[in-house]
Amino acid sequence: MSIHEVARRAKVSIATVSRTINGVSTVTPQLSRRVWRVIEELGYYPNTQARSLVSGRSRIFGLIVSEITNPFFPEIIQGFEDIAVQNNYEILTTSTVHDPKRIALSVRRMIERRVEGVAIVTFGMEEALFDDLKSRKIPLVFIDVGPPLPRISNIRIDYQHGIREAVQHLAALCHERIAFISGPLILKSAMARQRAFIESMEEIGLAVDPNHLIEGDHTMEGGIKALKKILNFPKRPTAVICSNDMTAIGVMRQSYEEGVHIPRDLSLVGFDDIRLAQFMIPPLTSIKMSQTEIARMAFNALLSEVQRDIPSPDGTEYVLRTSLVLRDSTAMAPAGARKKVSVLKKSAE
Amino acid sequence: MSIHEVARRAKVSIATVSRTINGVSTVTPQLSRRVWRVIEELGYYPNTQARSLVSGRSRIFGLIVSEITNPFFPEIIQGFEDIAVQNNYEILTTSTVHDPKRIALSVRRMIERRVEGVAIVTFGMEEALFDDLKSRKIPLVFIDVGPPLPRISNIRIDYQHGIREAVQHLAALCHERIAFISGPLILKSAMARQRAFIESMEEIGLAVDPNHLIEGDHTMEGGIKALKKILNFPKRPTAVICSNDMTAIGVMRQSYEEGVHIPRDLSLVGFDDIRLAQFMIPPLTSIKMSQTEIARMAFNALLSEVQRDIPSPDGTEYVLRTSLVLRDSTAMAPAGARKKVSVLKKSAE
DNA sequence: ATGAAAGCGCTAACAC
DNA sequence: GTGTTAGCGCTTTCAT
Repeated sequence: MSIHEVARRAKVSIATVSRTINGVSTVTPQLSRRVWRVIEELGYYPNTQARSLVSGRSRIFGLIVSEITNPFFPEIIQGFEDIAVQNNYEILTTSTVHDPKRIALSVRRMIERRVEGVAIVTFGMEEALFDDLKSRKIPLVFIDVGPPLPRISNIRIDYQHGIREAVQHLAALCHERIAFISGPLILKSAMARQRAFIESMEEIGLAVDPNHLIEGDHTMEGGIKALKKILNFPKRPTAVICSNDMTAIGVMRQSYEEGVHIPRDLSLVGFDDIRLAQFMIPPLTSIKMSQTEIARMAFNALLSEVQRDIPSPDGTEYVLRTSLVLRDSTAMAPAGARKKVSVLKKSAE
Repeated sequence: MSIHEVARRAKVSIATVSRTINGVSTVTPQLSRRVWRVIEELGYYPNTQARSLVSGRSRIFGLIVSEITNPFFPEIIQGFEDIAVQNNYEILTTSTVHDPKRIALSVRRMIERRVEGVAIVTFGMEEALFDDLKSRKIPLVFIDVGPPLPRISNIRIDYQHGIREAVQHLAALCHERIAFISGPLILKSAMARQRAFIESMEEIGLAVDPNHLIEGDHTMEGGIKALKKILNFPKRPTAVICSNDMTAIGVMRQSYEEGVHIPRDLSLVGFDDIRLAQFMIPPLTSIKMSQTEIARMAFNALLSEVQRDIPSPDGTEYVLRTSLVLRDSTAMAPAGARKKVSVLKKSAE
């Protein structure tokens, strides 16, 4: 069943049917009604493939995420889908599972389906893999990747803000030996978070023991491994900040295993503030990076780029701020670990 | 850049280019090489829209899930994508968020994109909403929905097996008052799980207190509410089985809040065995329903239906078995709650 | 205001 | 073995 069938039954030309569907104003109300009636009767839905073939616009945006099974991403996907639906866009989601081959394949799939734009939520992985997209002048939006370029927008995350809050919060609780479990340092974003941690520590006059910078991998298993390492240090940290919540969940899990009580023996701060964080035991204090906001910004970046006739000269930069959400996984540092002069005083001098 | 451009540069007809791309054997190796070289040089990717328009095959499968933010589903989506990619299919995923309007919209989006088949992983919600798909004779695969029909496959979940194991496990630990927190009972699958629980209890000679059948909603919040109710019962259950893991996580969370220790004061069993279950505190004993298997079965059901010339007369039924995975959230019933004669003996009589 | 017809990028049937 | 050509279902001129 095609537009011809509708035209035949409504006794009009296919052009009129097309105009009716697309709300072209010139169609007589009377004809329009007749056409719509037939459309309803038939349950006719236009063929999107044909439409995009002729219009040159697919109304599809691609969405590339690193790992759909990491709870951080589904929230972004849902947010993206919600706005896409409102704007009559379809969304082609692919999960790279951190595999360069899969990324290349994703890119290929996107191009073959002629997406109008792609949101790349892999937090700085192998930017070169997206060159194919760039050279085709397809609008792109990255998270946290370099300065924006023509047709390429960037959502910059203000890690510093939330991480500084976390460090200061811990300092106020008299923690001095604070460890940081990073993500894989090949990721620009993981690097940026670690740097923000170091700067926040220095800013407040706290020493960063290089041993206390542990490279994790943003998974629960990584958190487990990292905690094992930490517990073996001669001078154990009294608090740990993780580069994402999954890592923190792993840390919690292993702490339970080892009889380390959170927050009594160890204070813990996560990053991302995924929904799950508040349901952990104890509820996890975390640095919020709104997934809904990211989705919204990414979609709008793409949409506005597509709607523009001339591409923005330098792309657009959006900024998302992070901030600490206090829950129950942090507490005063164990008495034995505190110095006479509290850190707060020191920093107030 | 189209097939014409390739043809022009390779000095052949577009038909030859098409044949080359599609591996039609008649093309001379020499010409084939020439064409491929131009394709590489140009970075040419065929336009999928045009291809499906003419071939009448979109190579897209739809995947409708209830809630992408529930960790159960991303695993299915990932599994589905993995096989889809291997088979050169694209996947159009939509999340219904339990909203009938969204379901209807999903269906419409699927039809407009001319998907070749749809996997419906909503566990028995509002089957009628998919009538539009059915009437168009689009191959469908449901989870746990009625007997299969022509072009409609069904993956039946053998809830009984896993749930019986759980009940017997608890009984062996001398639990007698076992509660069940169900999902929303409008869902066929939630109903089926509850029924399996009741049958398993009866089978073993344990009474089911109707008060101990609590209707939840498959969310963490639902688990929290349900536990509050349970703690108010005059005769508290000593064990709880949940209709899914998210509910169980809510229960754990609220138990912590109320000072109820799991498993000492309350044994807990989840359902689904999502990856997260093993990272809970304590690690959650759960009834496994393999998400990867579901994805695999669903995809293959669709694929085999599409590849068949004549539709299978009655669709196909697949069966997935569930089974208990023991971890640390269950323990012996508190001494005070046990009767003199143990249940095990009773059932052995 | 409506219809006829061209053409989007591709495949496949048909010629040669 | 290769080229020519007729559509696939639609939008959009260009006539009328």
